[in-house]
Amino acid sequence: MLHKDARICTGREYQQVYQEGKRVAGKYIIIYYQKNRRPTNRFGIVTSKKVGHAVIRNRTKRQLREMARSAAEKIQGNYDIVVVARPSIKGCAYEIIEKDFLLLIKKARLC
RNA sequence: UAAGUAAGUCAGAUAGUCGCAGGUAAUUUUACCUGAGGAAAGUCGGAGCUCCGCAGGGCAGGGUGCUGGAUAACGUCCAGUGGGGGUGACCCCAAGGAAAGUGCCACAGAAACAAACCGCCUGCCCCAAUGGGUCAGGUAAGGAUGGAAAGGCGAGGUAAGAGCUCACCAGCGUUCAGGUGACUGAAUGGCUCGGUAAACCCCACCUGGAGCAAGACCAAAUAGAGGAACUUUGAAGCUGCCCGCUUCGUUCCCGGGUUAGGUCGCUAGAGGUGCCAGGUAACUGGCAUCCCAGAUAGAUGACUAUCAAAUACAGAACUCCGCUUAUAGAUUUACUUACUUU
RNA sequence: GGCCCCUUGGUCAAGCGGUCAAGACACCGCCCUUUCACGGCGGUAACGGGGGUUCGAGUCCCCCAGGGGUCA
Repeated sequence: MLHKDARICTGREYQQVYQEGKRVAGKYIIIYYQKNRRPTNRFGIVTSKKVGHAVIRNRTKRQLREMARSAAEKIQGNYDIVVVARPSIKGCAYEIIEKDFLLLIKKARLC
C-alpha cells in the first residue's frame, strides 16, 4: 500500500479524474491523469471484476502498485493518476505490463 | 506386479536487496517481532455477539423424521438396525404413518380398489343339429394391457374353479427369548390387506425477527432528539391474519440540507500443541505450554542464487462448528481381487 | 461482507407431475402482387448442468453454474 498522501481515496475524486482528466490507453491498461493542487503525485489503481477472480485481481493490483512506486520519482509535477487494468491483462508477466506502463507514461508526457 | 477400496499428510524451502500493514521499544526515523487457506470460496445448516419491550397470546406457516449416543447447537458427527449395489475390500439410502381421512394413478386395458371383456363350466330353450346361438347362474386357473391386476409355486380337490385343503416361501397378528432401543430368533393363529406422504395430511420433536452496512460512543459544523397545539384516523417495524406493543405522525413559529468524519465493536477463542485418563467411537476431563492477520478504496509484491522441476484450486473483512464444491504433484498406512514365483 | 430473486427456440414469454412442451416477433419455403410491403398456408428451432423421489419430472427435493437486485 502506498502512503496515504500518495493515494486517491474517495470515490468522488476518482469520478473527477474520469470526467475532467485526460486519457491514454494501452494494450493492458488505461491511464487517466489530471493536475491537482497538492505538492505530490497521487495514484489510484482499479482492477474490476472483469479482470478475474480475487487472486488475479489482487496480484495485478500489487504489480501495478509496484510499477507506480518505482516510477513515482521519474514523474514530474503534481498529478492525480488512475491506472485501470483491462481484462486482457489476465495472466501477463510483469515485464510486459511494465513495458506498456512506461510507454503510456511517455505518451502522456508525464516524465 | 496390476487393478481397486478406505483413512490421512504436505501444499515449496533457504539466503540477500528494495517495498507494504500491524504491534513493541526508543524517540523523529530507526531497530525487532508477526503477517491469508485447506478450502479463506459457495452462503446450505447451526451457534456466539448486538439491537428490536429479554423474546408477547391465538391461528396459520416453516423445518426435521429408523434406534442409541456426541455436541453450545445443527439438516452435522459416531456406533448400530433394516434395505440396495459390488466377486470382494467397501460404498449408498429424507428409512415414521397408506388399517384416521382426502386426492392422484395419463395412454393402454373388461377392471387401477375392489373387477366378469374373451374364455372355462352348469342348467333351460331355439335352430338348417358330432355343431352353433339366446337367457339365467357359477368361476379369478388361462388370455390381452400396464410400472403395478387382488399372495407366489407345487400337490390334492372340483362340473369348472377357488387358501377350499396341505407342504415350502412372503406378509399380518399374538406369545416367549435376547437387546437400553431400532430389531432379531423361535413357536403359534386366522388365512391375505395395490402404489404414491421429496401429493394434501396425521403423529412426534424443534422453531420470535433482523443482521457487524448489527449496534454503541465522541467531537465538529451552515444544520434541532427545538417550542406550542391536535387526534386515534393514517404510515412503518414485530414473516401472514386477528389481538397486543413500539416508533413515526398533522398544524403553526424560527432555521436549514442532498453528504468530509473519528473511536469502539475487532480479535485470547466452545483457541492451538503435547502428555495422561475415560469411552468401541464421535467426544469428554485433567495437567503443562504457546499467543498465532486485524486492514478501512482495503496490507504479502519485484529481482537474484541454490535445491532435477516450482506447479493446482485459490485471497481474511465480527467470530466459531459443520456441510458442499474446486484442487497440480508428492507421499504414508491398512485392506481386497487377479496373475506369477517360492 | 450480509440478505434476496431469476434461468424454457435467435428474442419476448405461457405451462395442474401424463398426448407431439402453448403463443407472439424473427428466420426459411410456397401462394397473392408487375415488384416490395401487408395478408394467407406450411416448416426449422428450446426446458442452464448433475444427482434423487416417482411407473413417469420443464414442474417436487438436494447440490453446482451463470445472470440480476438490494443495504448507511
